[in-house]
Amino acid sequence: MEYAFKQVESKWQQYWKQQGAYTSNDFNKPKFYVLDMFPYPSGAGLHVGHPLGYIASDIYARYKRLQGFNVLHPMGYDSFGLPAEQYAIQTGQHPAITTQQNIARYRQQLDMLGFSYDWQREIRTSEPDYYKWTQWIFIQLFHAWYDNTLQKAMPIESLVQQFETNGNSGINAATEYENTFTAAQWLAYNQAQQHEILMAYRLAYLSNTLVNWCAALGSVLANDEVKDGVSERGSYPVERKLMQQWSLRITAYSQRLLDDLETIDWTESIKDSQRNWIGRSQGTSINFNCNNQTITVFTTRPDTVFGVTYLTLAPEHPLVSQLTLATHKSEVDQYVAWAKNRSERERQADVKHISGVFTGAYAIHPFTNEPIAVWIGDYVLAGYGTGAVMAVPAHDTRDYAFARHFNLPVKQVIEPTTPHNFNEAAYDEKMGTCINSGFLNGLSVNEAIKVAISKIENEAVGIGQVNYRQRDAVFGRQRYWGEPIPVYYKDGIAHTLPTDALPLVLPAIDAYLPTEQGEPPLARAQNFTYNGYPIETTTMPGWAGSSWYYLRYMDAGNTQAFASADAINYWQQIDLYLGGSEHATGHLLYVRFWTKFLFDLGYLPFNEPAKKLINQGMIQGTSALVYRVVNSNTFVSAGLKNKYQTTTLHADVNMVANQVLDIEAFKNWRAEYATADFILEDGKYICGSEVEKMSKSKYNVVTPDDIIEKYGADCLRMYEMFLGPLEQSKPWNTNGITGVSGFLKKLWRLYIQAHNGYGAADNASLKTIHKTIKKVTEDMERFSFNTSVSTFMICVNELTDAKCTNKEILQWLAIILSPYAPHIAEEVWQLMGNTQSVTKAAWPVFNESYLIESVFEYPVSINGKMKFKFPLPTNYTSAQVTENISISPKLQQLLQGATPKKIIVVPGKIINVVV
RNA sequence: GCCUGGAUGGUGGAAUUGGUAGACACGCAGGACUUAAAAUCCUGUGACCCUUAAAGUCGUGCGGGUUCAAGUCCCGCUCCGGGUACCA
Repeated sequence: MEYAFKQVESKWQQYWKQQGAYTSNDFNKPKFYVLDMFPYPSGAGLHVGHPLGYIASDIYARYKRLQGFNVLHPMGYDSFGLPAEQYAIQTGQHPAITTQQNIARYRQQLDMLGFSYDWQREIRTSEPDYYKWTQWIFIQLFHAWYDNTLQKAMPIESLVQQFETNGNSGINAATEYENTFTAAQWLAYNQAQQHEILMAYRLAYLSNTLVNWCAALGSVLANDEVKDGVSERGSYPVERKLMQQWSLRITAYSQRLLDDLETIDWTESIKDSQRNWIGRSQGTSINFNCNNQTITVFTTRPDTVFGVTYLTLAPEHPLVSQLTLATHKSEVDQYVAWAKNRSERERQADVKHISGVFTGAYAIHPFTNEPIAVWIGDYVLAGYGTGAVMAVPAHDTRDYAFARHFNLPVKQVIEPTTPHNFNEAAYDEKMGTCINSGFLNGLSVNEAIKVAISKIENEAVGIGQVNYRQRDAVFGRQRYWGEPIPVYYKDGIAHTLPTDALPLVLPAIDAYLPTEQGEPPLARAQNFTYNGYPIETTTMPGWAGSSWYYLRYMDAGNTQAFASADAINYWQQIDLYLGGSEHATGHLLYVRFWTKFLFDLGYLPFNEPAKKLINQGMIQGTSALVYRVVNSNTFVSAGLKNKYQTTTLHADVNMVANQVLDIEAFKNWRAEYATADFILEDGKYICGSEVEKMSKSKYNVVTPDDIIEKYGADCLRMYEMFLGPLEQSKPWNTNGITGVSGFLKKLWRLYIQAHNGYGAADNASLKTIHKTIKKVTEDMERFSFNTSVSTFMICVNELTDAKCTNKEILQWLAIILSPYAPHIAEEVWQLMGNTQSVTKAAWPVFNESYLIESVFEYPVSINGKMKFKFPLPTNYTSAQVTENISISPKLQQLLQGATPKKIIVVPGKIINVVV
């Protein structure tokens, strides 16, 4: 009887659905939370690369269920986003409708794969029931400030109280507010002034900041949405623009986001990306007096303070206009105007080009009292540190390049540990001894840094401090298809909506474009007001909804809270989180930030979202190439193409198997190819291939639908795992799938054979199954799914050879196979007379006693080279092994009379004879 | 540039703690069954030397080293992928 995968797979998919086989509501069991990063439902549907992580997490979730855990394994949709809106602009169709259609398509594809999601917990970030709570969290952020002393977010009322009693002098907060005021002054401020001050402390705040403006998308973008000076989505140019924007004060959490990386089991590469993104650097500020103004610089190398030969300010630095001498004014103005108007892209593309201008002013060195020239240069960034640097060209590569370009002095203050030519490059190693450095002379770099900081602090010329590269996250988007920000404006002051007015539903508009005045699309909405006051018209960015979605799955239907305390206390953190590494500095930082914030407010008993994170590799496409002879309709096989002059064209990969083109399919593909001729090699047309990104235009997209149609879902699941280690990126290639398909057929025959009459267990089969259980269990624990597939193949090969018909053995095999190939496992499980689903079975425990061998075939090496095998009882001691091998005729023959210097025996492993 | 991950047969990959390199598959070659094909099954398959076999030699990107023993550890390189980039 042939294995009819189509019938069997749809039968069990229906069964699981009817039985609610994957609901996760048995709260008496221990919990386990396995989460996939949810997808953005694009119009293209899933290709074979998408399910890679989903299959792995599904296998693990099923494994944990069989081990007796109550497993939370949900799925949902990150359904706000740009593509649906761009489509809406073109067609006028509401993005909700296309989103709905795309979700239906995704769901159909996900169902085909036999995933064990608990669909009762499905969420969609664009549904008001969901984004109500995204808005609610925003409101909490608005009404909170960050206490640096407690290292914790606090309600804004506690800040107001302190202002009212003590002013702001004793407060150590994450804020850009720099002035101090007393309680009396605070009370004397009017409401608008108080609001303005508070805004500078809030964790969700409005401010005028330089943002990444993308004109083509009509919106601002966060730093992680800009790659190489262009937008990540669509690759449109991005420029810097000063705008009033909503931001989230993620920088308040920089240190905790950094420190807590030590507490989580994530890959080192993701942690490193986050560390670099946060970019902590410890250093000190130093004040330079300049015509009664103070220029404050930030440096991590105060040990080189005597090597300063000039200062450089960013073109946007506020003191530029005040410091510049009249004689230099026009030149400086010209430069500043030029630098400010350069787009981000120009700056990026032009990093090597050095530009700058002298202000004519001189500052006074705080220790030597020497005059120090003040320059302006666009290699100094306004947004980092103080926007000004002390240039030490001898020991900083950029300063060196600038000094060389403008012929400025280079003063060596560190004696290098290795020979160094200062005429060629800066010496920027943090190693060596201070020279020409006053009170620092003779100290090592590391000692000098400490001494310099304490001297700087004692003489009040600066203060030790820490800077982060990380910026606050811009939170407003000038777009329609996102969560409305629950804020209204009364007399120009921002107020949040009361939480009982949530959700603030996205209003209908007539066109999904900015208004004539350049306002965001929401400004088109009629009566978009709260009690008559206008509501904020920017919407939240794509990452808002995904920053807390893992919490909603715990209690998806809750109308009273984002999730109940009971649900949160039961489910706790994500135990295993699977997703792509491209989210390293975006989503994965934001979700950690929101988790810490909700923890600070007492809503969560944990401050990291996921204990363990695994990144699945990307699956690339393998394009199929055909070669058309120039000026003809003749195609030549890849091996012969060099004999002709050819044009390379893409053929649809779905017409190609093992590099061989299906010529009939190719002729039918396009009318122009219907009459094509082919020059074959060995009767076949062989295609060339190239690894590229999977995309429609390259005809290399392989959908799971096609594979499932041909081989079934179990086969696709196992084949994707069989391709190689989960974390590794690899090109998709259907070449090996027949191996997995053949395995499933062989497995099926094994069960059909046995069904004719079950028999007793033989020793060989017992050993096989226990060995398999052991290996598969170990592989599961280390997420090595590819090796498990091999193990199953070996198992089935061995059981087939042993003609095993033992029911118990075959049942064990069905159970351990069921996470990988759930449909066929259910079918054979039922065939063996089980009435309950295999998903309710228990993961078997292997019995070591079946694996014990009485004899071991020792590999015998001479000088480390394996020569022959020699069987000996496993219970022999090293001495007994040595004795037996010494007298073995085979060894004698190989040694040809020589006496071994030494015989090394590792019992149960190897014998090595040293001559 | 910096940070990361990687490089093993014709191909995907295995070797978990330093202990038989190439498991398991694909492909290829030969064979069985068949009028034929598909499906299925069997045999062989790292390279070199050789008519074959046996034996031997070489072999995990390159060059060194440690060790009785190195794909695995150490030092120095090359190439490929991912991230990041005037961050003072």
